[in-house]
Order: sequence, then C-alpha cells, then structure tokens
Amino acid sequence: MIARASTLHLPTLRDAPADAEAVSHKLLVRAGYIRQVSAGLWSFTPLGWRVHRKVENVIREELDAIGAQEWFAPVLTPLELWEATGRAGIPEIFHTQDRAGRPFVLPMTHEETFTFHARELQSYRQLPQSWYHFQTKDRDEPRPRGGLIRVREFIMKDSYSFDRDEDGLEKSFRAHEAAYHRIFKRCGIAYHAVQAESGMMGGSESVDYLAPSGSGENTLVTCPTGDFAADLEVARAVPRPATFPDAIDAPQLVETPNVTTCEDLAGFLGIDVAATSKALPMTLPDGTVVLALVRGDDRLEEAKLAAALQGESRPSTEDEIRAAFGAEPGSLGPVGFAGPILADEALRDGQFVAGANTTGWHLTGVEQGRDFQATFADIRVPKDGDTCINCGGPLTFDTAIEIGHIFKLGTRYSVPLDALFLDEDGQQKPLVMGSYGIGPGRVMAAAVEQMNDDNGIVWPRALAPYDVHVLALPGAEELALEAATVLSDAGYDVLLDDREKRPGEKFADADLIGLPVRITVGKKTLEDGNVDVRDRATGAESRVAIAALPGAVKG
RNA sequence: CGGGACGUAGCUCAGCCUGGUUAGAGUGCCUGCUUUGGGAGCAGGAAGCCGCGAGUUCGAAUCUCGCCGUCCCGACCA
Repeated sequence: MIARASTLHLPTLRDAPADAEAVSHKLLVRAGYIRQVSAGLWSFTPLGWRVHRKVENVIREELDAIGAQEWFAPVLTPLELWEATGRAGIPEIFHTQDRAGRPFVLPMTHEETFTFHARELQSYRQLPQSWYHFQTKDRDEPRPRGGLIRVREFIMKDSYSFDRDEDGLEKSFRAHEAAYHRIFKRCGIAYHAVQAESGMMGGSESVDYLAPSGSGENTLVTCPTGDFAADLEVARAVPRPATFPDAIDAPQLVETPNVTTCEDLAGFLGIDVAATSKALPMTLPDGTVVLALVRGDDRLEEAKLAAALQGESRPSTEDEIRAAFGAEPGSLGPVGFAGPILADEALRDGQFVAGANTTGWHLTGVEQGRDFQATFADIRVPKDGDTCINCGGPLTFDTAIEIGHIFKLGTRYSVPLDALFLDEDGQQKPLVMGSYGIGPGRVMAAAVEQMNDDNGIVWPRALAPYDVHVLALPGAEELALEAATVLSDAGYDVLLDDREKRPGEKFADADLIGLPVRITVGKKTLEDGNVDVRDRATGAESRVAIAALPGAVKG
C-alpha cells in the first residue's frame, strides 16, 4: 500500500516538548508517533498506532506458534472477583461503579477474569490451555514518567496458562520463555532475561525481560562475560573486601562525639568504611523490632529484606527504637540487643565497628558469633565496584526498561476463585497457572531508546510503520509515484512524501520518522531514471533503476 | 506521599525581580512572489481567559494567598 504524507496526519515537531527527558519520549513526540492527553495518558497517532500493531503482530504470531489462543476480555471487571483473590486493596487499582452502585475495577492485569473463565475447564483432558489477549490496563500510578515508559493506561498482551500440575506449568512456562525470546529478537531489541521478584503477583518463579536503555525504571546488573544478569533488586554480588584493623579479643568502647554517618565514623577512626557496620531497626507488622545490619558502605535492599523476613517491614519509629534498645537512635548496634538480628552476608567475617547503643559511643572489634548472634542473608544493594558471584569479574549497572515479565503463579488464583478440574485419578484439583505479560508500548519505547541517532529514530524493519519512505522532490512527483507503485506492487508498505515542502524539510522529517529505507526521487532521477536508495541505519546510498527497486530494498 | 521546578501563541521561550498604552520573539501555520538534492528568501496575515480563583491596588502576565495542572528526584511499583 501507499500512504500519502500529504493527507496523513503526521505532526512532526522541530523542537521536543520542554518537559521531555527520555530520548524515546522526545523522539516519539517529535516524530509524531504519540501525543499526551494527561499525565501518563497517551494517544497513538496513526503513525504510532501502526508501530504498536507491528509489535502486536509479532507477539501474536509467536504466541499462536506455541499454541496459545487469542481472546478478548473486558476491561471493566466486577470487584467481587478481585475481593476473592484479595487484590482489591492494591492502591494502584482504579475503582468505579455502575449507575446502580455495583462496584467494578479497571484492572491492571486479568488473572481474575481469565481464572473465572478457566472454571469452565473441568477435566484434565482439556488441559493444558494457554490463553491471551491484548487489552487496556489501567494503573493509578503515583508517578507516571518518561513518555511511554511508565503510564497509567496502556495495552498489554497478557497470557495465562492452565495446567494440571507443576510439570505441566514448567512446560508452559518454558514455551512462553522461548516465544518471548523470539518476539524480542524479531523486534530487534537487546534484552536480558533475569530472575526477578514476583511482587504483588504472588507465585514461585518469575523472569523479567529488561531492555538496557538510556532511561528506565529498573537497573540491570550484568557481568561482561555473560554469566550473570539480574535486576538490581534481586542481584547477588560480591562486595569489595574490607580492610580491617588488627583483630582484638573483645569489643572496645570508643567515644565518637558528633559522628553520625559511617563515612564520618571511618574518617574519625582512620579506618576503611567497609570495616564499619550500619544498624537499621525495622518493625514487622506484629510490632517486633528486627535489627537489619549492613556494612557501613552498603545500602539496605528492602526487596531482599522483605524476602528474607518473608513479609513487609518498615523503619522503626524513634519510640519503638527506645523501647527495643533502651537507647536513642543514632548509635545503635547489635551488641546487647535482645531482639532478632538479620545481618548481611558481608558481615560474616571480620571485626567491625558498630554502634554501642549509647549516644556518642561505638564499639570496635565487634565479631559476629562471639559478640552477637545473627541470621545472615543477602540484604544489600549491589553497587559499582562489586564483582560477579560466578566469575569474579567486575559488574556493570545499566538502566533498563522492563518490557515483559513472566510468572509461575501456581494455584495463587485458582484456589480462591475455585478454578478446579477433575484429574485422571478422580481427584478434584486447582489449576496450576502461569501468567505472561508484554507491554507493546514499552517495546516501542525500548526500541527507540536503543535505536536512534542525532537525527531521529532508526526503526528495525519489524517495527517501522512503513517499509520504505519515498521522497518526491519538486518536479519529480510523477516518477516518485511510479517508484512507490513499483514497491507497493511488490508488497511493501510505502510512505510517499508528496507534500509541498522543500527537500531539506523532507530529508529532516524522513530521518526523524526513521523508516529503514529512504528513496529520493528528484532532479537527478529525471536525468537518468535512477533513484537514490539510502539505508537509514548505515547511511549507505546507491543509485537504482526504478524497476529494480524491490530487489534493492530487500532487507 | 516527601523534595524541587515549571505553567505566557501549535512548539521553544522572553517579559515578572522594580505593577502602568494595544503582551513580544523564534519556529510552525495561512496568502502571494521568488526558490527547490539537507529545515531557503522577501512581503503580507491569522493565532493568547498570560493555568484557575480570590485578594492587594486607581491599575496585575507582573505582588500576596489558595487551588489545579505538568515535569524531575525520591518513596512506591506485574
């Protein structure tokens, strides 16, 4: 087909909006792919919607190839389904009601709805099933940002698998994993599949798909040798070794007036900050105060802490600290503390400086096992200078966009929603489920983040809204149409720039919009019948006869 | 929700501190002429609830208060 730029709504801008920060945000707006309606609410222009649909179709083809079946389920969902699974109270959920006052949610995912439908699966003979749909998701995000990177309403492809047991789930999970690999590969996106937190989804295993980019919400931790990749929140790493002072037989009290940070403490004592410890009292829901202990140069990773404590906790209040330690906040430490202590692995070996539970005093030479008892877990945030747990190589940290996430849900939803089937042994059992999401909008954003230059977007062929951009320069309109027609007849989607614009403006817009191939038909063409074929990514240019275009354009 | 910034033409911004004719520029848009292989030139033109509401004042884009909106950092987060 041929789309004429003269009639297409193609609102390119010379300047990026002032409030845009992320490259993908700036370029998608400037090139006319998206427009903002309100915070976190974006419309896709005709051009942008074509890209979105390209992503959708790649996903659709790969999911269909693993036997998944496409549905379409409503956004509006009766609240009672969400009450049944206990997710109605999640703060991100939009709530609404009908005229009779019946409550509904605008859900952020469709586990409840699809599990509801899965109640119709009654026999193991009907299993396994993998169902998916593309549907609008709403999330009352506290802070939307970065154009398409974090929004309040978006289309997600979400799949749900239903199996009779864990083995079946494993197969369904791996099938999706393989499909996801093919999907992102086809979209031309660099990504890492990493172990991740299951978060509010529940379930046992999850794999996060992170696309490294200049902007994003996640931090991807990788080892250059390729033997390690993880989301910062769950990444394990080896901190640099601490340099300890000479060991002593028992902790020694030292006065440390006006010392508040570990850096100050290390400076005051003239020791390595990594030889100090940091005490962070946390309160559990039942009121218990747990002392979280990390090395002086480390930060506490709350996601890891939650995993170690098997539940959420919060920083203790000053009153709770006084009650638990009999001391003021500021010089807390593990020695003499009667409650549970959870220490980071980095504190296992060595003698550290710790708070003395007396304001203005610290203890040197504090050794776990001898001076206090603790349980150990990895609860620190990895940081620059850490090394790989597998090969010891230096780790690198990159911001990344989460473009997909797959979960083993188990029976988290099938039990509360009574999605049961009759197994071969005559027993009624809950369906064993998985769920699998991809945000096509985020795939678009990630592609732009990864593929652009100073002049604009450089779309991979699979995602470009059209295959070829034919520029009709003044006087060559007829020939340009001929070139476009030859390509269209050969099966290419062509954007024909037949606007009454100066050449420079057409070139600039073509670079900005970023179609993979640009064909210029102009004065030179009138002379010898050849057109210029230019590769957007490499800038390589060649002169080609119009009749030979289909071959020359082939990727 | 905490911290910070911003709201003036489609877009990018000036004007505000120190209140005062009819609110400006660039770009984009419209008309005409000239031009046409990397955002050309000339001439003419349309385009603004100066975020909203109160207040101060003879007089408010400008000062004060409140609200709303948007962005950034953090918290939060499939």
